[in-house]
Amino acid sequence: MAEPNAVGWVDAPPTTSSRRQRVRAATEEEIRCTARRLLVAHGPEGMTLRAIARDMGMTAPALYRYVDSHADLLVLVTVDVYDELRAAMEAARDALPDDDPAGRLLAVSRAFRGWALQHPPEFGLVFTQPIVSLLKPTESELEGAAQRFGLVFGELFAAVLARYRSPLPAVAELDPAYVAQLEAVDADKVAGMPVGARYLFVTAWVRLYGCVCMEVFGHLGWAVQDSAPVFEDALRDIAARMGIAKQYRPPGA
Amino acid sequence: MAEPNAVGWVDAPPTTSSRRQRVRAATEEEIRCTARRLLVAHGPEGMTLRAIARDMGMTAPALYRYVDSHADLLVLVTVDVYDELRAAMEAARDALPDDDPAGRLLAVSRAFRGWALQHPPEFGLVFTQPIVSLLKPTESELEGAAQRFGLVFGELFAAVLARYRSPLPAVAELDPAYVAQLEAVDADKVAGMPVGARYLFVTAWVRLYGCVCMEVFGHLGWAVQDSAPVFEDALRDIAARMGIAKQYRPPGA
DNA sequence: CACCGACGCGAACGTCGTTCACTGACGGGA
DNA sequence: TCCCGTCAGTGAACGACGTTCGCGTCGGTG
Repeated sequence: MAEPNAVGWVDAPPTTSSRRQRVRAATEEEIRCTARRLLVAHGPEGMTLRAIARDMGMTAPALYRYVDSHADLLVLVTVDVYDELRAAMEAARDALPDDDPAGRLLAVSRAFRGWALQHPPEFGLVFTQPIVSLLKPTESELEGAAQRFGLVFGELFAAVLARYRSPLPAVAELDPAYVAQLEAVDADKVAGMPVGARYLFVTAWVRLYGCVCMEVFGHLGWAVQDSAPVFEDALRDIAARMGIAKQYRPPGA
Repeated sequence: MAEPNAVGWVDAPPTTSSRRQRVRAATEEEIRCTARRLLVAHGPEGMTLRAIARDMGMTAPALYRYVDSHADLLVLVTVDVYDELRAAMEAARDALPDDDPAGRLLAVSRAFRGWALQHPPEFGLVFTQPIVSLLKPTESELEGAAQRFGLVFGELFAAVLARYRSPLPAVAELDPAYVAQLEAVDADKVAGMPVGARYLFVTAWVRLYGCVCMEVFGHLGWAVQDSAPVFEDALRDIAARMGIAKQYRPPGA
């Protein structure tokens, strides 16, 4: 996003990008933003190529200069949503001091839940893809976005375990087949955690995800009307498993 | 499903239903079955009114004699899927003796997971509805199906807790707001369990659901290729929380 | 200046959900 | 027996969708 300088011009970008490339990039972004806006306004089925084009003062076929197909556009938007969710979580994290990883982990978890509850359509789009095993080139971008998102949790998780010297579960207690797979995970995907920590991380993430998923999709309505206590209970239990039960604080700081 | 008898006739049904009503009911069921088949064959977007009608040798507008709208049809199919899933779980339950509720609970849980992994489109249809808060009359039927489904778990859960006199969490330890809501749940929705048991039930169900959801949607691929150990670990932990850690048995019986 | 490639448009195809007027058959009452 | 009302089913149509194609029309390049 080049900002106009004092004279009102826009600084010339590095010569690597011509003017053509710049306006093209701008249009690409406008497409993604418009799609994103339609998603939040009218749900996933409102995100049609024709509606996006209409909103931009264009016609639908023109969008095919920028997007391979409608499915392709969904991937683009999914990546954007991933990044926005991650930004919200990072903001919650950075609002707390660096030397309080436990508090930060709680804040990030609550930010994840809060964002999901405030953006059900986007959450559904990102976390409920049926079988999108498309070999498309954009898929790697999606995986990248998912990994960046997961790392916000992962790094904090690792920081907490290290800071409080949390007792890790004995590897011998776990299913060897499970351990073998956890050992095979790329270290950069899991912030260099030892196997016991990776196990704790997967367990915790599954719990958070399951909890938020049920809340967003209204599958807890039969039991509770306000599902916040269910989430907080899961959070406290995760803290206990990480050996930082004392560091748990209720949402009100 | 009336079966032809030895003479080849079909026994006359109770006179309460006229011939017209019978063929209508048959058509209704054919519609649901065809929709169901298209769902498993071509995914949710293959479940088109026109495709269903085509498959039945009819035209799409004719379906409107039986269904209010396409959304209505989705609800009908969802109810069917709920019932089929429940049947699979009940079959797994009844394969074990009545006096082994712990074994039955494990079997039912695994049946739930197995069915979900074998039927991803149906699972997605049932457990991932965005905001279907339609006040339609069919909604009550959906809630009924969901409740019948949940009761398979709930009754077994209650049976296990009673059988093994499981220690329930102290109500004083829980968030009062949480407890109050759990107390307000209809007793028939929760098999008459005390509040501590209801809490355990919600916790366990959220874990199972989260685990299966992530497996079905492929959100565990970054960590493990075979996610069975993740599920079994959750199962074992649930058993431990129920005070029946000793009753846990790995899948191979 | 002339060229060429990128961009956007309009028209079109086939699909979808949905509505409408119409037809035909079936069944109960005279 | 006939007869009429109810209801299943049809074909045409509307608007919207994703997608393809051919045509103009610019802007940057030689």
